[in-house]
Amino acid sequence: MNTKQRILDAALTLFSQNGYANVYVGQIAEAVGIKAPSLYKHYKSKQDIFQAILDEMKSRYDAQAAALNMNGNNAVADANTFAAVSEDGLVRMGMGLFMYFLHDDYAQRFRKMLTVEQFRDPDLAQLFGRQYADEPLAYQALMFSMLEKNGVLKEQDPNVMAIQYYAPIYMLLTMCDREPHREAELTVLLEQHIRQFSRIYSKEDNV
Amino acid sequence: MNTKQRILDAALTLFSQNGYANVYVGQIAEAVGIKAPSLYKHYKSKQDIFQAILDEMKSRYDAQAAALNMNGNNAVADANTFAAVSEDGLVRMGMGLFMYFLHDDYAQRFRKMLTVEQFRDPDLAQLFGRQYADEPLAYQALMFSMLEKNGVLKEQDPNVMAIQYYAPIYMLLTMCDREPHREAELTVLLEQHIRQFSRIYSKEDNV
DNA sequence: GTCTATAAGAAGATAGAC
DNA sequence: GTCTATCTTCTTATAGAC
Repeated sequence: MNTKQRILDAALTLFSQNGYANVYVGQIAEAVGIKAPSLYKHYKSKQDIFQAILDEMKSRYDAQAAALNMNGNNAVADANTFAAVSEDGLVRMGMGLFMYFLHDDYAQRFRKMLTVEQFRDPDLAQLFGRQYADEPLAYQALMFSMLEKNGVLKEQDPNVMAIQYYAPIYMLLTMCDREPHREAELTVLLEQHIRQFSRIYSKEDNV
Repeated sequence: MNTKQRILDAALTLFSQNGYANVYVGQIAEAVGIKAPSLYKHYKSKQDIFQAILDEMKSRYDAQAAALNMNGNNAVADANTFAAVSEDGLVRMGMGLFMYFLHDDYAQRFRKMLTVEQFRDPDLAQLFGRQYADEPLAYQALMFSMLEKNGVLKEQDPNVMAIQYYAPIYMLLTMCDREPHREAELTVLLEQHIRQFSRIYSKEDNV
């Protein structure tokens, strides 16, 4: 990895833990193994580093979104997966995504950084809301509405189902971010949530 | 309100919006209507102001917890309320608490401040987790377990019901914190969530 | 308790040698 | 591209008059 990228990496780690204002350019430089003035050959200011992190995050997010929608729309495929295997399928899907977002270094650091910077700037607030609330909710709502049409799920408001499914997952994710030592305990609750959700909303009354 | 208290109030407002490190003592002083050096007659340092805010918050929280448990445990009363009036009771309870936490100035600013400072210090992380996750979840779980015994709700894991009920409420609260102009839209979703939750988990199948 | 003046130090950024 | 030396500005905090 080149120096320019290593600066971003070190800065993201520090920003996500301490917040932008608590991080000094000297710290970033030290983490990279150079002196502070050398940073300015790569970025023109500290703010420029922050912006570069946002830009990289946006491009990663766009790439991921594009990948998900390669075949028109991935929610269709997910819905089919779920329709085929029911409860266990939803558990695999939900826990897989949870573990990815929890343990992927980049995803976790970026989530934390945006969390601690979200109120400083309306643009950051909007970015945060889109990425961690609106888009996941829209995706889940689409998937659940298809599962209703397939006759798999009860006919309830898909937007409500989406938030009842996703909000607990996101809350458990943030709890793990705060207190990583509780991951095991919280993962159990995650699986119970997905299974109970599946049972409660399944059309066949296996309750 | 005396100066000492007004300093806390101004500092909380600024910290919640910009984060501790982005706020300068001169800003706090200006908001209070005095000069920076005068602050030091009331608090010995900037960090001391932050700590005083935490202390005040803890004492408010303890007072509130004590009030809730005056008659042994308030969850019992809430459970009886719900048992009596069912869906509409839960809606009133849930939306009332939501509106209080969303619009109460102190509650909102403290929630935001803790949100942006939570990763800087394990103590803050624990405080945040206890106040906005563990304790509300424990309370709801207790209430739902009683409603199961009363035969009002289906026999499902109360801890799972608690997170499925509370996590969406908390998520909608944070969405309103970020983008206040969406309050109307999100309040509608909140009510739909509570009603659907009530219908789904009620023992009488009015689904 | 509030002010002005100022100390003491930290932090972002630049200059210029190598 | 990295370094040392340095500039400038900002920020916390103190001293001491009123």
